[in-house]
Amino acid sequence: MAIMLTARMLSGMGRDLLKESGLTEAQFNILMLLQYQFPEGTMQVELSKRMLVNRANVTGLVDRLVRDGLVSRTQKADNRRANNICITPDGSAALAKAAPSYFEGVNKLSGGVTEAQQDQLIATLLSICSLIEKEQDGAAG
Amino acid sequence: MAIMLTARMLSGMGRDLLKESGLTEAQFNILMLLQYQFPEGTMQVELSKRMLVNRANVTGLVDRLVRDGLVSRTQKADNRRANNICITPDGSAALAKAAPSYFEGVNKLSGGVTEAQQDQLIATLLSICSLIEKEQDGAAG
DNA sequence: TGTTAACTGTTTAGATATGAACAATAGAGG
DNA sequence: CCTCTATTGTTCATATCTAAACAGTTAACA
Repeated sequence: MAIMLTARMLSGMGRDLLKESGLTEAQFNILMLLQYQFPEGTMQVELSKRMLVNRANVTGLVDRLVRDGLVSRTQKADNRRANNICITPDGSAALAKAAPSYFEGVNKLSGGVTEAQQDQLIATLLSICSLIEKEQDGAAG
Repeated sequence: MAIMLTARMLSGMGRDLLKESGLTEAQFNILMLLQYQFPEGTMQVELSKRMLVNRANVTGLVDRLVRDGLVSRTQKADNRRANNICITPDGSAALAKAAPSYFEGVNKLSGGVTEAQQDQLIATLLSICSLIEKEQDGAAG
């Protein structure tokens, strides 16, 4: 499927664009989420839903980010099951350093595709996503 | 990026569709390549190029497929560096067993998107791929 | 209240993936 | 022939990812 191959190429490009910063794509995505969607922090399970990855995976991702000092992990007071994951100043700094070249690269792509094409692309992809969701619900029920 | 998320959803769907067969997506892709593109076998490096993955990764993928008896690995007579990877009868059988339900699921998606949308989607994705290639060449040169 | 179900995170085992370094082989040009 | 370079596959360390099983916590509800 062309979507998978394109995604793989985009992933390779993302890796290149982030190489200098020392961040991986997954780390960059988590930091972006924490910086702009959850400035007060959020649960790991929320990150896993946003990134469409397994809960177990987020444990390891956060482990490494905590090790590198880019996020903090604290137990939530109102729910002793849950952790609150919050970006640290070091994490914000790393993100600020990595983001410009990343988005510069992404914008080069946007410039090569017309607005109409982009809109059409996103619409088609969203409809594919909803079809997948329906199929999964059908298989579950 | 919507492309990445859609690819992740497609990947999850592919896993579900292949779950019963015991094959992973990467294994399925290799078997498809060997069955239909390289019935006489091919080098590992060729597989890595087709799948857009690292050479080192193919070593492990082929290791596991050989372990499971689905492909054979023999040294090529005309190039002692290279291996010839060939699908086995067991591999063909595993593929024949996995493919119908896989493509049935994929076709359900195709049915939900018009032909025109599909053509437009693929055209846009291909143009994005060529843009990525250009950017990589630019960075390299 | 007590039981059952759902939720949250972790652990384990294993597959997939990269990049760097390495050995062996092949090819090109002198 | 000899040297330099490119190719091919492997190994190592590490990151990402899943599925399954588990423990602890919370919520629902009879």
